[in-house]
Amino acid sequence: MAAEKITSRSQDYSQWYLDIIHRAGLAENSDVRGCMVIKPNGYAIWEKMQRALDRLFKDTGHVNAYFPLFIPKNFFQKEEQMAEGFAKECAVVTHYRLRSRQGKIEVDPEAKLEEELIVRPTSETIIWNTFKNWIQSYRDLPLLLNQWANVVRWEMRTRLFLRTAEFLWQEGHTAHATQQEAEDETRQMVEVYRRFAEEWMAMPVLVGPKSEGQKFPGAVYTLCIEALMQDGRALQAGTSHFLGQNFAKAFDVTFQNDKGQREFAWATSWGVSTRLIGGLIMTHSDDQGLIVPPRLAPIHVAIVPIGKTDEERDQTVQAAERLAQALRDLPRESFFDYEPLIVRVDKDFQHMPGFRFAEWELKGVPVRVELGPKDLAQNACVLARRDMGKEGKQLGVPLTEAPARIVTMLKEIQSSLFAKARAFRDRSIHQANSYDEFKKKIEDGGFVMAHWDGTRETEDRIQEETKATIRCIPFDRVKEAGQCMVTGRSSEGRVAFARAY
RNA sequence: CGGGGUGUAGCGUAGUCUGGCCUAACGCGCCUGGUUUGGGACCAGGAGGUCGCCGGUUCGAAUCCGGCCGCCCCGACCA
Repeated sequence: MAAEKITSRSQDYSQWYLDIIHRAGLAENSDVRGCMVIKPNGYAIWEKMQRALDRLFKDTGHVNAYFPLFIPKNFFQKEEQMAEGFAKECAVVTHYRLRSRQGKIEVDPEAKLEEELIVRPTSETIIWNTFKNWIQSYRDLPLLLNQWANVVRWEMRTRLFLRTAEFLWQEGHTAHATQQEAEDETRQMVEVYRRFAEEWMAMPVLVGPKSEGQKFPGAVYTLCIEALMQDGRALQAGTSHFLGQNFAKAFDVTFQNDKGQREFAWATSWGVSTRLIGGLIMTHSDDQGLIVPPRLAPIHVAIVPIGKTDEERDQTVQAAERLAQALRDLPRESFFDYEPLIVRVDKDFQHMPGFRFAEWELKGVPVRVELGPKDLAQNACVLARRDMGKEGKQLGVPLTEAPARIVTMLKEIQSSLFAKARAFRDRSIHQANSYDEFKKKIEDGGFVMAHWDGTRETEDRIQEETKATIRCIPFDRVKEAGQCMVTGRSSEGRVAFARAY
């Protein structure tokens, strides 16, 4: 059978991306324009991400809450930058009832809302409107909240996971008594995102502020983690905003300090979304299918028993079940978020072994165990690493040693995926010392570090002429005096440009 | 919303220009039976379609004409 092949990355990267999502059963486009259905295999990855992030949030003192999906229109008018920033992509609810006319359902014109409701594109307004009632004293601060939610941004063009009209995310919203504390929080949370990206997703990121032109509407400044995909395009993977007192002033959120004076509260917000799944795919996967780093893998190990006869099958299945149980019974450790290893025994004997191997590779399961009569005869099995080809198979691994070997292997895969992605990212960072050189290098993809005069005008011009944007002004950049590649004006260091998703 | 394309079985397509052996074909997938099984097996049989929708032309429409709708790509916008 000629199995449906995945388009190779070199042939058509964007088709490859869609093929992976389809064949690994992660998501599909729904009949609702711009909205995706996240299928079980995709949602399982999101659940793993949620669990890990939620722990990191709780460990830094945050608690979860939930705010309404709908936001009264007038809330948006209170914070100008935000209203302007999101105006063009809001879904608006205008009526609250349908009626049936000659067998056809229509919106009941009698049921028009007095004030339209906006489906949240982000929740700063509704949350700060609520904070007004929660904050009176400096003793009420800080308020460290997070919510897991869906939001809607009416995008014109969508791509599965990377940009959909509705997406799932978490949004942290905090209120503080001092500017310093809020800025520390902003910085702390971008660091949490960096850790998650690098230690769980095995996805290296640049960390630092966005330029004025790229910051969040309503923010004083925006910190971000910025990743690089295999095709050389950048992906904004998470943002943490210092909102100053903008929202406190818009919603009149004040408190009395310990000297009895009234002050406006200081705000932050920060979020990551299901877009991370797109980033995960485009960081690690190959032409054979999805590759998921072990710490986020919904299934860690797939065991494939092999046999021709019923007797052989019975025996290899039994051995597979025993190994699966041994793996599940291993002591839980922090590396796997104190959860048991998830192991599947593949009893699909309808298909040939090669087909079954390929299917597990397609789904990105990090470790596959092959267990046939020949292995069983010597009480052994074969271990295969998803991130390595057929050459990486380990033959004749004694069944008694297998669980320990597999745990070691999972840890190796995690660090090896990160090392590989970081090596790729590092060799994709180039420098440009003139605008001409920049234009050439930006064509090749990757980050191009260049001097920029710090103005919005120059940034806009570069974007217009090259489609590249400033992705990040990395915290760890070298301070060096230079001249803007476009205007020749002075610059205190290079910033990271790239074409982005 | 501008420019370009496209709509035929669950998916991917052929057929449309030049109307008629199209009573709609092919591949994948699906169902049944059998042979297979250490890197994507094979054989046989079978199920599945208002050819996007509405109207028109014609003896006859997937095919021609008109209108509508959906989707895709390119642009403006973007976690």
